[in-house]
Amino acid sequence: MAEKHYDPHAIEPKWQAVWERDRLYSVVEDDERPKKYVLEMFPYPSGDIHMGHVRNYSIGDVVARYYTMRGYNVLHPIGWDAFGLPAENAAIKSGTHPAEWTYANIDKQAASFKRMGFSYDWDRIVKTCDPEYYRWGQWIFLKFWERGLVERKSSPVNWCPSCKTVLANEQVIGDGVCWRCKSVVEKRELEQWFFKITAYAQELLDDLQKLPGWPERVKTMQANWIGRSEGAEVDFTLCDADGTPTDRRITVFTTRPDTLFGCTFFLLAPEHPLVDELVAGTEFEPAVRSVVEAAARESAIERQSGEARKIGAFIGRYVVNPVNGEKVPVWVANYVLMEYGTGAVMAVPCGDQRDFEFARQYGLPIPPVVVADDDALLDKLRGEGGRLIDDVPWDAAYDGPGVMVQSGEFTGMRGGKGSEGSKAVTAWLEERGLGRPAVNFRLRDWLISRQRYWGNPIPAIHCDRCGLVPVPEEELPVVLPMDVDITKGETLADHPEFYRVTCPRCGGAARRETDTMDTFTCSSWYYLRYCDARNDEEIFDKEKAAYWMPVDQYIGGIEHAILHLLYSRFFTKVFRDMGLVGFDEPFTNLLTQGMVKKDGETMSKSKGNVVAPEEMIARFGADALRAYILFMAPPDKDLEWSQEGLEGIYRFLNRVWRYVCDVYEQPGSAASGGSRADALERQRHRVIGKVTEDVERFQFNTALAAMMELLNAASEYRRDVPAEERDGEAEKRVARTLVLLLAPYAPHMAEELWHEVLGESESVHRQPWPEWDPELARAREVEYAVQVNGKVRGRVTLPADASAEQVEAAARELPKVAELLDRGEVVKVVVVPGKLVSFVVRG
RNA sequence: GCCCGGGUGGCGGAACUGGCAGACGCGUCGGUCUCAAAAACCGAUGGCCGAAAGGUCGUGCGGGUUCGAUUCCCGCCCCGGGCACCA
Repeated sequence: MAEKHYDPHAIEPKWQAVWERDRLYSVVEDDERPKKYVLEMFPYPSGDIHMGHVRNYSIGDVVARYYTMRGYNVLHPIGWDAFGLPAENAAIKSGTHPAEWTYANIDKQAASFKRMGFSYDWDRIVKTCDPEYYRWGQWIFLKFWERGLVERKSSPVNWCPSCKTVLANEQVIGDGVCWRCKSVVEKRELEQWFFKITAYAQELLDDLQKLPGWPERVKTMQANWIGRSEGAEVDFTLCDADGTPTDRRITVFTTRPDTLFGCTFFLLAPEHPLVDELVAGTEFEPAVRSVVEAAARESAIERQSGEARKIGAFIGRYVVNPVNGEKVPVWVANYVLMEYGTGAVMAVPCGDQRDFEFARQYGLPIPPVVVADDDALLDKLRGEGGRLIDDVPWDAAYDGPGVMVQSGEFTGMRGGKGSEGSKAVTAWLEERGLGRPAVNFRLRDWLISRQRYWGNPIPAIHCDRCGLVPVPEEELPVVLPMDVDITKGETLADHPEFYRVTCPRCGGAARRETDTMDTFTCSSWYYLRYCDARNDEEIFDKEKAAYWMPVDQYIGGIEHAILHLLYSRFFTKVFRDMGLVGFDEPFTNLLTQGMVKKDGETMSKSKGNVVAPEEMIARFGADALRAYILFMAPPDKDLEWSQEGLEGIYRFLNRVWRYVCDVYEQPGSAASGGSRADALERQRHRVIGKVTEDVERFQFNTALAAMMELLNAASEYRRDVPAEERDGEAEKRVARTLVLLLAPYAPHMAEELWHEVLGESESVHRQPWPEWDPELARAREVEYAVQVNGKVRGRVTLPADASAEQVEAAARELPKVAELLDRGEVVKVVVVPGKLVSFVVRG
């Protein structure tokens, strides 16, 4: 018989050892049972675990344990996203090698996860810094290369001066700062490696519709990030210095071809190569130069703040507007982005706020071409195809739908985004070879090279004769050398033993690529590796992946709404096209958990408000900590840490413990227990139903509340009814139910009670989920609220199957109600079955 | 500026599909036990008026629909997040 006293510090290590010895959570493919793949985003081995980890992995653990009890074959793996900059920073600070620091932290975190009692299949562990793992990342790189998805190109890239490396666009967040260190990033023109994620832009957007199990807000963020725009490309003819049209064309992208007649100037980005070419040696050069230089000096913040002053200069050339043959001046302007579209823009000041401001600033004409239906200008311009008016009495551009005016043969048509007029103008241009329908995306290619040491080496070789040469597949992995002294600021580029190679193609002297891959490449496919983690023949066995994938439930932080989740979707689609997997999307359902806060702020060392999970385990045990973090709030909301709340849950676990022990030591003795025992049994069924429903919609807080209610009711029954009148079997059913329902939340305590008090021999975590009968759960009697003119004036208790007439009659008999009804005329009676009666009285 | 979330007691949070607002927990107050304290147990606990019965107000603010609104509609305010010169 168990100790009467609940002692988490004795039972938790005991069961952790048993589970590990029995490999309780190790799984293999099994066609007899339906599978569930429950996955939490794997951690970065930063050191001690924090409350965010506790929350993330507790949620996943409850889900995994629940589905196991429901009879599913559940895959629930863990691993470490182990490459990355903090290891290098730690190395510089303390002199330990990044590898040493990383592996020590992994061991530390793994020990903490075991102390938390998480049900991981430890046989499938993955560490991305192991050559056995990263070699497949290199293999992926080669396969992407074969498929034309790898590109090395020069472009303006984001440079983090603090991390001393380039960053992908997704990794520049907020006001132009680095996602990791929050430093302001700089723009640099560099030659870098890219993955061509834009080749999948349309599909990444379309397939969001295949994800009903994802939060709307994540899908919206991704859709905005991809940023699809529909419109047209329009070719403008460049004139020579004398104003004579040449045969050179400059193409622009526009979403508003219907406004082409309102184009009164033409803009080039400061970085546009034509600027230099066209202006060199002319009288316009000094003014243009100063604009270009001013633009280059603008920081990311200034440029993105929207308040940056618009500046520009005429470059002395003209282009011909294809739709009306008009010559319009070409300007350089700082608000035109080289990275979007073609780096050239047709300016329509009446319809675009930026162009409007620019025109006003430099005194350029603003002829209206699309006017709102209620605009006074319409009276004057309706049906006017020519240019009657050259300015507008507006103080802002109008970009809404309206009537086309001063637009030649298109005058009178509906204008606006995607309008009839837009389509007509595009068709007209296409017939004459001057334009065509086009789609543009905001999404850019994924810059994957990093100028850092602690990462996966890019398997490529630079040969003076052969150019860029992939490392042959059979030479993988390109092993990251361990003898790089990071404390001296060394990288692979300082390591001749690493980069001096012979070219695999011509055998001549060549130089190995010394950049490493973005760590997000490591985390874009780890969920597939879990399906077959120990395979050293191939990336994973297709059959095994086909069995487990896709991930049925993915759980992680909202901060990856774009980054990791977009990259993983991209990898999955490429893998599908390679024939490795047979599905489009890796994560069927996604749960984004909220942050754990203290005093309204995120916990951080610098704020000194960190609550260490290990300390809480030491005081109250892992079970209490797990249950508490789930009880505090629904998982997707931020939660506020409070020590007192944890003590409350600890008390609850103690009460469960005592109740179960008491019931099994001294059960009631009556053969059948009468109405109170019936009511208790009814509640037991109801609570099982409630807890089941709540786990499935991730309302762990209300599931625990329901268990508390059951315990409260059972305790009152025990307190109020003497032993000889109590139904001992009913009490034992409640105790057993509580143990089973609590097993996913407090796995150690449940296991201890299951074995030592209930006397069972098989693990509680292998038991079927308790069954319930909705029929038995239904109440026999219902209390009706009786309202008169919307206010509750009395209550009646009636059998659950009472008819509306019976309910109304009973309500009318209440003295207070009768009195109120007598005061006037009853004009309406509403009976809501099982809930209330409402009388409407006039008079 | 645009797009998403969210505003409910002293606190964390409940409330199915429009049906008794505040489940459950914390805290607080009172009590039992104790020489005392802790623990445990019992009871009270949205505001205001009232000795009580009861009344009345109350889910960010202002309107509306309805017998009935935390829930639906319109207009605002505040907080959090995302995007932001994307043509």
